[in-house]
Amino acid sequence: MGNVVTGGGFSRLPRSFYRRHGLLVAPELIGLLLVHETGEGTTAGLIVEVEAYIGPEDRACHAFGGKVTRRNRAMYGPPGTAYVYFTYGMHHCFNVVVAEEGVPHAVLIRALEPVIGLDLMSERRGGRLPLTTGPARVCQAMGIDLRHNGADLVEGNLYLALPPAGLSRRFEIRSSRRIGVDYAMEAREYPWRFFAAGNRHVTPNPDN
DNA sequence: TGTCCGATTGGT
DNA sequence: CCAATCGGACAG
Repeated sequence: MGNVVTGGGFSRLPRSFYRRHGLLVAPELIGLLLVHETGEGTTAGLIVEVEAYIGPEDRACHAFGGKVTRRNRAMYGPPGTAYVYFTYGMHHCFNVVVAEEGVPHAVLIRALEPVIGLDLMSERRGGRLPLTTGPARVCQAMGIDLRHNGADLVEGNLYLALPPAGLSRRFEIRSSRRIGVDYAMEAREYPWRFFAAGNRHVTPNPDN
């Protein structure tokens, strides 16, 4: 996996980890720690559910057809940056941009197992449950919004890290069709959702 | 500028 | 099952 940069509290993943095909990176995100250090405090959770969105050929991907718009521009940025978008007039979704710069692969973070800063997460969620199941809930609990669009995960306050020994666990990884992309014709069948089998924070789904 | 719609969520 | 709620995408 290459060198891991230390600093901050956790072992941050290096850019080389992200500079690979999205379908290779996506399942490897399961079990890693998503960390956000802010003035309000630090929140972190183990990633337990993701979806890969793979470039111009993927009809469910915002970069389908190779189009570049103001919303999706960050998808074409360097590996190890954030693609955050606003949807349904009220929700944010957070993706990790991967692959070579200019190649729009992104991995949507759909669910976390919260491990640090649960009180802060709950406060940000207005006390509602579930806390971190679903991409918009992850963003709300972690304090992620449009200001993080394009943010560098290798340098900034928002990053992915190897979980420290006490939090590290082994997950059985399964895959299924992606959620919410029924409009995407043939792409709706692609098994590009990856999740930790049996984990209670994963989105309940018939394919589980 | 006008219209349509969403990689969702929460309440009925 | 459906309303919320509005920026983005695209046609004109």
